[in-house]
Amino acid sequence: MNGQESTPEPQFSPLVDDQLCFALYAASRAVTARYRPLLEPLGLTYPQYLVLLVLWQDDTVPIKDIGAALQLDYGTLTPLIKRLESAGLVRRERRPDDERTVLVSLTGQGRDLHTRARGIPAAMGAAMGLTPTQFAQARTLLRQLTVNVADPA
Amino acid sequence: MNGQESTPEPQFSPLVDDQLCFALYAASRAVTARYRPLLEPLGLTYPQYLVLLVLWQDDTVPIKDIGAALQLDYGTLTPLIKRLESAGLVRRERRPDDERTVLVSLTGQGRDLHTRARGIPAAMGAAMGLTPTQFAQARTLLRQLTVNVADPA
DNA sequence: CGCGATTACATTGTGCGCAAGGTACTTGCG
DNA sequence: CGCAAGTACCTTGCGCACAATGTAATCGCG
Repeated sequence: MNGQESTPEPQFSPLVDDQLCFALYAASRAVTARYRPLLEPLGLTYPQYLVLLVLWQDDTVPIKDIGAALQLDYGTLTPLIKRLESAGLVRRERRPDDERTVLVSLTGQGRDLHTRARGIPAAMGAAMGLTPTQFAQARTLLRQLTVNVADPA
Repeated sequence: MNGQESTPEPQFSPLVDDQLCFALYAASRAVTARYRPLLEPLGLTYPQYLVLLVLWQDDTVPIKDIGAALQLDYGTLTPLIKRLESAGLVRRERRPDDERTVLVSLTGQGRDLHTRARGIPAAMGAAMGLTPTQFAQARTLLRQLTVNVADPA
């Protein structure tokens, strides 16, 4: 059915599922809120920061690939990346050999921002205050959950 | 410092923190997306469903308390609840003995919707496909994370 | 080569989510 | 009682998310 044993027993307690979903929803917003004061001095939102994380690893990436990496569609990315462009952090140019594709690449200013953002992961890690074990558990569970929930079956 | 041992070792591997944050962000959107086809027949969004979950437990609740339960502010709740009102699911009325407070209460139609929504938690539970143990682990970790991250310290 | 299908992206519209600022009502203190 | 402080809510503005629709470029098949 999905990627684990054999579906134990569908004996769901009344609101537990909703409780987990809400905990997830609340945690996600709380984490984004914690990023905000860290990103605000850089003039970034969290989704913008995610796009830059992709570019800091690769420098030039088609929008399509950014969308695949972050699981975001063009309706979200197109205006977001245009804002990064107006901020002078990225360039947008059509790929010469395929004019459908828009390549996003870092400007010098965009690369410089990487330095100013270096402390952020550690700051967030500290703020989350989980043990390494809890850290790994959480990541594994969330990925499993994402995969299962995305399952079209 | 925060609610556990004594902060083990702040030795953070480079991008692990970002990886967990992104996993959380992605999982939250994936779960909301999974709710969508279940809620769409009821004419609800996920945040609207959350507000109704509160009202299905209590029937008449001030906006302030809804905000406290869901950790959402008036800027989000005021228009959301007005949409629920236009949909005929709730009533809004000022409390007679304190005209500052707006009491939100279910209409008959809003109560009826509870019946039509009964299957949703189980459907989501199945879709998430976690074992009861994983379920409990995830909920605990997410709550701990939310508390830690919200910590103003 | 011609043309329908596909691909990559853009646009529009709706509904959050949250900061910032405003209003009406109530409380409490001198 | 009068009025400053506080409370509960509303409004505005911006930036996501995402569905739906549109468009230009490319591909593929006969």
